[in-house]
Amino acid sequence: MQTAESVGVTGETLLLRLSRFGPLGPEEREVLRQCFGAVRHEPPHSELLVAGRPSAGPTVILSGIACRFTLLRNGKRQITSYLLPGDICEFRFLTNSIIEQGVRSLSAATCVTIPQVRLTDACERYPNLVKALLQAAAAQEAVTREWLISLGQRSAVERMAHLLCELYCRLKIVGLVNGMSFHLPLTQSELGESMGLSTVHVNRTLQELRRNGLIETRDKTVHIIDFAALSGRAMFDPAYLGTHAVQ
Amino acid sequence: MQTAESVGVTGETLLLRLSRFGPLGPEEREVLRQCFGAVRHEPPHSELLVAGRPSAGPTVILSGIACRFTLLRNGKRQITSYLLPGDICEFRFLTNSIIEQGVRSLSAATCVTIPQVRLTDACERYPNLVKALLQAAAAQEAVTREWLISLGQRSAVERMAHLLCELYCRLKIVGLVNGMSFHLPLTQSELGESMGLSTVHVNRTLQELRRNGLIETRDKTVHIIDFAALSGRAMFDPAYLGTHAVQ
DNA sequence: CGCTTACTTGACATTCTTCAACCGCAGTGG
DNA sequence: CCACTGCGGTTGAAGAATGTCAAGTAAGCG
Repeated sequence: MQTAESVGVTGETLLLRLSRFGPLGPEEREVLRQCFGAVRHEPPHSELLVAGRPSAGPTVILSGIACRFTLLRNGKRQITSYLLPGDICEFRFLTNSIIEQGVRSLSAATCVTIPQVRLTDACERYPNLVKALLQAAAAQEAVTREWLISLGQRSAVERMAHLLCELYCRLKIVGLVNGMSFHLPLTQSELGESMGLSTVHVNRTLQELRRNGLIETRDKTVHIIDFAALSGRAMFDPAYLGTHAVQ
Repeated sequence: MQTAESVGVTGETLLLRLSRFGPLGPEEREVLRQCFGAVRHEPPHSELLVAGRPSAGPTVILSGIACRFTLLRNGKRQITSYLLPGDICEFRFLTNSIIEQGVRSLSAATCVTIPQVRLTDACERYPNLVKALLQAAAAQEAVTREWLISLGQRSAVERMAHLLCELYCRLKIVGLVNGMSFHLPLTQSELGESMGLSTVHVNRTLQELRRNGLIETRDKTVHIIDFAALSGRAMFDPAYLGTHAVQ
């Protein structure tokens, strides 16, 4: 266990994210920082949040990738969102509640829980904080909604292209892209569980994107060769990510 | 234009819904009622909310069915949720915002907009109101998430069965079922746009459900013959609808 | 009556899944 | 150091699920 302080730079990611959604003054930023609980370092594939348990408060991903998911009776799993650094796992901070969906790390990850009481206290004193949090929640909802649209209307290739565009943009916001490349420690099977495709088909879909000169993949790193073409193929419009949400 | 009063019973639907999510005293109920703006009566297929415009405040469906949807560049439309009486179209009431998705009536419908300022005022004085509204928003989110799961993991038959179970349960909550039957003024094409299926396949899917003795349909009325079998087929678990959310 | 819209049907094409096998690589234990 | 193992990725072949096209029917409506 470490304190939030010892995490250094990574702890800033949440603030970076939230600042996009409203003017957080230095005071509010400091207050939020004070709310942080103990930082957890988790290996890949560990349960960060268990569905059905009471929520201890919002949990923020500081590094690594996690996913929110639901298990079906037939054993299938649907990943309903990827949680990147700066993303918040559970948003229900104004009302006590049960965790509705499990969250698991997909890579090694660090996260920090913000104890409910501390946050609600802070929110009472700093209304801007509530606003920023609600906006952040809305942004995550928009991503989920776009997945729904992908699953409903886009073909496998379009879906995969869209997902890659989304991840590129989201990672870029938190400074985790390197030119047109980003590290994506997911298996093809996990990609399939999120996009409603079989592993085999994910494989062939990625091959097609490569064959068309849109992307390259190597060592879990995705390189987007032609973003314009990729986003065109995906009918990707970054507006929903709220990149311009800064007012 | 009519006042909320003249709508009579229907205006209660929202209160009925919200009361499930927390103890709303008579005072809070009255306050909320006071917030209602003018009631609009809309014919089928009219735009209730236009994407891209600034939101005037939460809009509540009082009668009829509407849908939230997104148009893709290729002309396809994905319906992302059905809005039933008591449902709230736009939830962004604490922060000014742009409407992200259009909302159209699918049948004749009445709705009422709650002007933003009035509501935020009321919320400041009655924190329980905020809680109830946030819980209602969470409930709607849960439905959307379940659609994502359907589109990702369920077959056409399972999806359709799941949707029918969902609609039955949601309509039951607001008292709009008649035994095991409910009125569902949607076309098969609209059903397809929500479940990511072609119209033709929706037709065949419904036929299969009928052939298996799970449902009957007649005059836009769905009769569920064997709910247990239907929900089994759909892997439907009503828990996500928050039927037990009353604390 | 003629039009339009929704529903239905059949034949066929496409997309995606399933099954089974194989490859390469990293870790592990002898 | 090497065989063994397991996981992730890749491939081919076959089949199931779903989409598309085209035509026809039925009901509602001006």
